Amino acid sequence: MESFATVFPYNSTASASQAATYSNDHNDDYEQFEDDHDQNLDLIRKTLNCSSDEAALDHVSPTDSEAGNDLNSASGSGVKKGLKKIRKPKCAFQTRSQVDILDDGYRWRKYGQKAVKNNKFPRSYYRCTYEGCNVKKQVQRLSKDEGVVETTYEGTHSHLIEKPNNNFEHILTQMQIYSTC
DNA sequence: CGAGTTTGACCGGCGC
DNA sequence: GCGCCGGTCAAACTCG
Repeated sequence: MESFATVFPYNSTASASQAATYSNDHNDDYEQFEDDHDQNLDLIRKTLNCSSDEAALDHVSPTDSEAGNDLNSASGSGVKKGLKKIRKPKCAFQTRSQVDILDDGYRWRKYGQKAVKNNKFPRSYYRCTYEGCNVKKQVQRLSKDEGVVETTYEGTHSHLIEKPNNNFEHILTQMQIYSTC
């Protein structure tokens, strides 16, 4: 990711319609921002101009995240019965990059890949491998602009960054946020 | 051998 | 009710 220009101006109709594809989950009860040592996401939120309250992606404490694991595993395998699914808010942003994966300092494990409608590139699904941390992200290259990678974070890390990365702030300068925080 | 990736199958939500 | 679609699981596989 060397040369990049700002892409997707906020007020373009294109980005507006794309943003509309992401559900806004502010209605869920995210009370407070507990994870103040989550440096990168905090940085993202600042870049996003999110308030801390609205950016409280989830009330994830180490114990809460275990409950989150239960919920998510249940939703995936269809075991969940009678439990209303709690959807976490998502932060989505786009970067112009040759590589799909941003090195944000966390360790991710890929758990799925799907072809999505109206996009010739598959969407990849990643989960944070830190024990008890239930953060997920989706990575997808845009078919309409192959140089742009769209990354969607879901949840809040419950641990310190594993590989402090000085370049992350650099990455942030490339980000164009168009969604839900 | 452990960690991570691939990929087909499965499930739930949603629109018609 | 049915079919489509997105998201997840899990076994097999690859890689260091």
